[in-house]
Amino acid sequence: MTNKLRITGIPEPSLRRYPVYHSYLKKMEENSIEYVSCTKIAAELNQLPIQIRKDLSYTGISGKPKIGYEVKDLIHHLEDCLGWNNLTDAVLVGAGNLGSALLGFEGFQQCGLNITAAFDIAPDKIGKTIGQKKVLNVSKMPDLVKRMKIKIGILTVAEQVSQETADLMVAGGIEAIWNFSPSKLQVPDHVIVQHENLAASLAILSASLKNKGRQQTENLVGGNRNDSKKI
Amino acid sequence: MTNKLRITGIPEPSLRRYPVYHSYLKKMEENSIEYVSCTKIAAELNQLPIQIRKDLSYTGISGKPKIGYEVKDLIHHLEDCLGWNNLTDAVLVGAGNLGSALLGFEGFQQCGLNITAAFDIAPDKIGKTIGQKKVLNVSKMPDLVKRMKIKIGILTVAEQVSQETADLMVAGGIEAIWNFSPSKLQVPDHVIVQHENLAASLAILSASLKNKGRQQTENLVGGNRNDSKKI
DNA sequence: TAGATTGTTAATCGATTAACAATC
DNA sequence: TAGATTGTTAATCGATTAACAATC
Repeated sequence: MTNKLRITGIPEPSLRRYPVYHSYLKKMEENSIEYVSCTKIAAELNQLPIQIRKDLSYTGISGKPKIGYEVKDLIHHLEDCLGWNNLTDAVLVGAGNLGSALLGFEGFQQCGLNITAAFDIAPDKIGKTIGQKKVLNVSKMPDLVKRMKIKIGILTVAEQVSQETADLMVAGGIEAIWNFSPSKLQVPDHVIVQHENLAASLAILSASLKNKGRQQTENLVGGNRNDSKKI
Repeated sequence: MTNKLRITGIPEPSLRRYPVYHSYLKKMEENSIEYVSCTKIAAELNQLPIQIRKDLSYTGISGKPKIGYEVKDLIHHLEDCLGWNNLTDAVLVGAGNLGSALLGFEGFQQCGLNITAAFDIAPDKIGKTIGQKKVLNVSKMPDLVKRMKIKIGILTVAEQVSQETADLMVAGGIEAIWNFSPSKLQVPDHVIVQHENLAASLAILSASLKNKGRQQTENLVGGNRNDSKKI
């Protein structure tokens, strides 16, 4: 088994495709399918087999010529690379509409993410239960984070308070912030920020619409190289 | 003025960065700043000047050596490429938490997007007003879309009904669907689908956290080439 | 065995970055 | 004028795709 690439790191574009493979393989697993080939996956997801094979090779998996990969094994390898093999606890701050949507989204379980608690500052939200999670006063967040050694913070507060909320998260020892606010955050170097950027997505959509013609844009999967990315 | 690149198309990575430039320039405009150089923008956004210059060159803008670009002119050129210079009408289907969050988000105005109406199937939502938009019965959507020649549909329904909702949109003549549901949509070739993929984002976050070390991941801006993209 | 598929090395392609002349 | 900045062409880098030997 070659896992030299596990050491050097996996290209970001490949990593972004992993969840699609993962969800497809999970469905196969449910249907008790034991083996799958790159050819099969590629046909199903409208990709080139070689890209699937390359992507999967980064996980260090080894398959059987003529047969393919063991579905369970492949899932395990993908989850290993993604850090999805164990549930990681997270907190969410900002129980507004967006926060509530995320709290209610059950798909996160599949992605190894477990939102343990939600926080807000508004008295009318504190005490409520959203998506089976209690909403607590945000003032209790840093302490709880510290006590439970929670590493991931999901930021769904209003733009005006996003920086101070991030500061609170950092104070509690949060190591990675999933930022759904439109603002750029200032955080120490050791804190990872993943910025969810709707405007960038909309840019692609509206530019494509304006130059309507050729292809269907697709963030992730879908789109061979032939579907040019120039818009 | 060279606009050969306006014809051939703009690379997707550049387009994704345009909204960040746009919002920064809008702030400058508010502060009555007339000119700006790539050096200045780069310093502010933590990018390389050459990348800014390259990106901006695709818009066909022409600047003045030693002075830079006229802010208003640059905004106009960016908006032109993005199709943000006029408000484009859109409808939103699915007035749940996520839909409500989007209905309430005022930033879309800056991005040339005007959500004219929202739709849902739940009786308790129909008739409500969310973010100053009336929620109507989804059965009225195709007709309204057709009558108002609306091109953009925002899909925020539950996974189970995403395909049928997309079908309704297509039936009404929608040309581009911004898909916030987790499912891949089957649509005719002439319909653009922009799939918002949270799992892909989470993949980067969790993989980075797992291999914690070097860099701060950032979807868009932030991150010179030196901050390796391998995770 | 024949043939499909893996695994790996090489070729291609496009985005990023560098270099530098032109310009005000 | 001197120097900062644009505009453009070239170099680099990394992801995607192709080619092909190994294998079951």
